[in-house]
Amino acid sequence: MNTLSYGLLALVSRKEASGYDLMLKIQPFWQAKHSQIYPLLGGMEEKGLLSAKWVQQTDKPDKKLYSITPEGTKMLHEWLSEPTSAPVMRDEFNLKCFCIHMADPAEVHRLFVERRKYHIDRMKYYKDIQESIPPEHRNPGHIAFEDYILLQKAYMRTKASVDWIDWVEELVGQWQPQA
Amino acid sequence: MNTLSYGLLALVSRKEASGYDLMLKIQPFWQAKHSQIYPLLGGMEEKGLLSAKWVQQTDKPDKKLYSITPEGTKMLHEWLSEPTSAPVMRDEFNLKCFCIHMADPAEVHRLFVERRKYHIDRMKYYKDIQESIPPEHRNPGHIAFEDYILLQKAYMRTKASVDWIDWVEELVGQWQPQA
DNA sequence: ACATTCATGTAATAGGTTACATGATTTC
DNA sequence: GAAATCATGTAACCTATTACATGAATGT
Repeated sequence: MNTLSYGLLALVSRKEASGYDLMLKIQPFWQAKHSQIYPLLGGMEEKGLLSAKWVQQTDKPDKKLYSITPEGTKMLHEWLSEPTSAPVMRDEFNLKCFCIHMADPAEVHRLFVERRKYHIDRMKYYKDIQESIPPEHRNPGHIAFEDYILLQKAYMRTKASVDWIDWVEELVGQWQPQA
Repeated sequence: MNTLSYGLLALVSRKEASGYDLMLKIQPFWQAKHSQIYPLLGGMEEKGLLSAKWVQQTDKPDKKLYSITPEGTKMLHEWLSEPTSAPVMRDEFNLKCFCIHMADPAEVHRLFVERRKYHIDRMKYYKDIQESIPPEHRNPGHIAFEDYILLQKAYMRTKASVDWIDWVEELVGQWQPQA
């Protein structure tokens, strides 16, 4: 059982869902392709952590709905009490920053402007999903509270990246007149 | 050539370094083990992007120092002009948050307190490295400026995580008396 | 007509971690 | 005497991405 499997199990524990549902739902918090998710769900079904049933749909293709089993719930509780791995962050932009000294200042500026726009777009993406949660569900005790606070975290961390870019551009702006 | 290879090439372009040096230097920005770094450096040497020489040391084991070649520098410039991949963030803590509804409140609180401490420690780690950079090198034009601003970014994003935890704990605190 | 969304799966490849392997020097 | 740091490398395994494969319905 890897970390992503536990994440999927946790999502199913909140509400029965298809692999496709889960793929979309987990995106903002863990980027995984369907080709990784489907086999993991199949494995958890085999292990008896999930049970599945096919649901026929008229307007859309049929789907396989997963539900958590008592054994699955037990696994989730065990996972929660185990030590939590350190977060992993991999950003090509950061590595490109190691080249500022050798790059054309205009290209560096383009890089920062481009990344700033990316972050601003992400902030809107997070806020839009967050605002779709009814205010009465934004309280501890509701399952939607989990989504509400996680989207807030993604928003706040992304905003920190924008604030950092503005801080860098200000530093560079203050310095250039002296050059 | 993958992203990590370019990051290593960028670091070598600033100053000749050993695999071990690079492993330590890149840690705060890209978590990679020595077992991944050594083969990548060997591959870039074969491709003629890096040149290497063995340096004998009396007090420590001998080391292999890498320098960038003109072809390596050319590759770096090409990389900078190519589109930058979106950052990837994977945090088990976020997935555990999907279980708040089913977990013991005391355990959830422990999870948050533990993670808060982790972030506070990381903030100190980033600040300590950043403060080791002489103030006169913290300006655009110096190579150390790149480290200075990247450490600031890591610090600001980590601080955002702490602020978020405090925001959540406040939300939960306001709600509990009504329960 | 063409792109997107919904829906599921497998195969091949690339990226990353853990374990294996060695060995000197320094610090507690 | 034990642990940590410095230093390099390979092998096995796990994780993740890209490509292959199919097909209906909806929107432009």
